Amino acid sequence: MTIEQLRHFIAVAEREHVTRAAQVLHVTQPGLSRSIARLEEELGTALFDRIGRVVRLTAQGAAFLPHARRALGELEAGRAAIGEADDPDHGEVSLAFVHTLGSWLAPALIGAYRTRRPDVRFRLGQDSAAAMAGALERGTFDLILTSPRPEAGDLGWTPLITEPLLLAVPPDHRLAGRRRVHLAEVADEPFVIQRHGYGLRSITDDLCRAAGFAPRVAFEGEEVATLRGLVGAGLGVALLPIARSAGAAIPIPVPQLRVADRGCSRTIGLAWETRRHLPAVVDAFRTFIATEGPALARASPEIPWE
Amino acid sequence: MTIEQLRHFIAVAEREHVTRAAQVLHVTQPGLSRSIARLEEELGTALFDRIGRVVRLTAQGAAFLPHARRALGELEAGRAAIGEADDPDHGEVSLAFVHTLGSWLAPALIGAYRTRRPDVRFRLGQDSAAAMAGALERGTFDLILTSPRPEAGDLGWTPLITEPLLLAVPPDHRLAGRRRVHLAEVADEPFVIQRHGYGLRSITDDLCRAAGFAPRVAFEGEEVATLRGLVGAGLGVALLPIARSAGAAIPIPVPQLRVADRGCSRTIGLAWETRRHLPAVVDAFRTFIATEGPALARASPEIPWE
DNA sequence: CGCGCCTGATACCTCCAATGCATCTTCTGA
DNA sequence: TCAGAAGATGCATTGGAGGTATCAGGCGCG
Repeated sequence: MTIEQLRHFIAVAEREHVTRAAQVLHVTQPGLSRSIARLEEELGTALFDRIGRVVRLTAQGAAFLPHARRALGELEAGRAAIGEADDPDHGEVSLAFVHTLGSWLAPALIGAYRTRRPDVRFRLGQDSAAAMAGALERGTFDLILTSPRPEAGDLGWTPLITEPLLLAVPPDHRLAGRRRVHLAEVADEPFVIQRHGYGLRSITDDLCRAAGFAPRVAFEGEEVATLRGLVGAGLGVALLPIARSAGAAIPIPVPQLRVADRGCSRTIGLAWETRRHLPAVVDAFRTFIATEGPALARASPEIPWE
Repeated sequence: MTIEQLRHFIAVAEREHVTRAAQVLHVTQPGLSRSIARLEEELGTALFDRIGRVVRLTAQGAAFLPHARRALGELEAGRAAIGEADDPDHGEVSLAFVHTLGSWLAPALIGAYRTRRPDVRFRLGQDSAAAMAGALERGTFDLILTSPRPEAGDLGWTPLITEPLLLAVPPDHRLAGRRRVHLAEVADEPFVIQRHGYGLRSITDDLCRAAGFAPRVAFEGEEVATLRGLVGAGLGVALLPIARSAGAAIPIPVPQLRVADRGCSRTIGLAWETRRHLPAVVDAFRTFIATEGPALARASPEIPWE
């Protein structure tokens, strides 16, 4: 497969016409026909249906087209990135974060940074904590916001904020009026919990083990807002961070109690691959987060529930 | 530039060693050296620093590397997509939606679909309504959830739900107790509103014009939750959809009043590019949304405010 | 109904550029 | 200071991409 072949394929697909595409590409029609034929042979499938004199994408061709476009787009973006490699004011920062941080921390950090360097673009991604480290390793993302600190090797780490995990209980729960609880007091209760691979899951498992029990799982979910809603609906209890929102304070009807057990908190931080050279844009953002991040994180609004 | 060159570049960058990379690639060391040199010449920059006998990425090389990886990744994904082109149970659906739908509609639709076809992957994107049509045209996304219906040509459209737009007012506002209001009653009030290019912005502008005034803008934002928070903080009034959440009902303290004016609503729908062949995965999802979507959208929980 | 044109495919040929082999140069460590 | 390791360079070879000429098939028009 050649990059030229990809260009050829895209041009023909866009026009559904070999001769006209050949004119635009400044190649001859037979050459273009051959080029397409070679690509089809390599991919092992017809990319175009030749029905009479019309040329139309097959299902396979249609499936391949967007990927071909994106591949060329990446190369174009790569060229652009080279030009901006040592300019901290332009270019793209790719930042991934765990789902729980999407609504408050990431917007707060990015928003604050944009006032300084408004031309920096961001490519964002969201996934589970387990997926984060892999994303760094594969080079899909430059930086990740995650919790707890990944154990994979050669990762740099800047802690941003340590926030308590509170025990969310249904409003009519026997403990709902309490100020502080011990985890052992809910050892027999059903838990609403994140799936394996998510940060809060491993933390919850560890804390419960330290308290002398394994949590009985009533429901496994992904989003914290969902889990909190399920607790509110009476399905069980959960260890969840304080409710926050990028916008404004919104009271929620799910009581969240302080937990007396030691270490009932999570530390959120920024991680990056130390073996990699970070482009100037990324490094400038990383430095900003390391210095200003903790203050910004603390300033993010918490949602009271009473 | 050749795809082989990209592979060569990545292999050398990963190992910081030409000879070992050459062994892995099954080419000779001189050939690989030349290949890298050609790539550097084409890109007009050194990708590696040759300090003594060690080979290390330059800032430019480091900036180019992730793009090269992603380009190859796209080609790999393209090959996979061809294999899955007529299998509705595997492959990837790329779906973008306007910010206002990220928290409830998109998760509801995807969640419902996953119970049917659990192996279908989703690539998601969020942006403004104005950016949506462009994303379809450029082929970046297969499907978009947006409102109002885009005017760009050759788009297919399935309306999913028409929801009223309510007038959000601060809790201590003179109209806060009212059941119904006319827009003209707030003609002189400051508005909190989305930026230009967002769906609610154009709808609000149009409705106010129909009511005989142009809204005085106190604040321009993006996220509806933010706007609602600002209204709650007393900065102005806003035309906003009913508060919803994927999780559970959370009462909010911002009164939202029914508006008597005709057409004070927005229709959310699914759009796609009709000129494109949609792969079987995408088409199956589209069909599902067209048939089941309206019911799922109506079932999405609304958040009461009182 | 058949002729001619439009469009894409095929045959053949040429030429360039990518790769391999042999060799040179340079840096490092003993 | 010398030997070995590692990357660069010169030269020859070859494979494949693309050009020219031509063929084949479908559709419109007389």
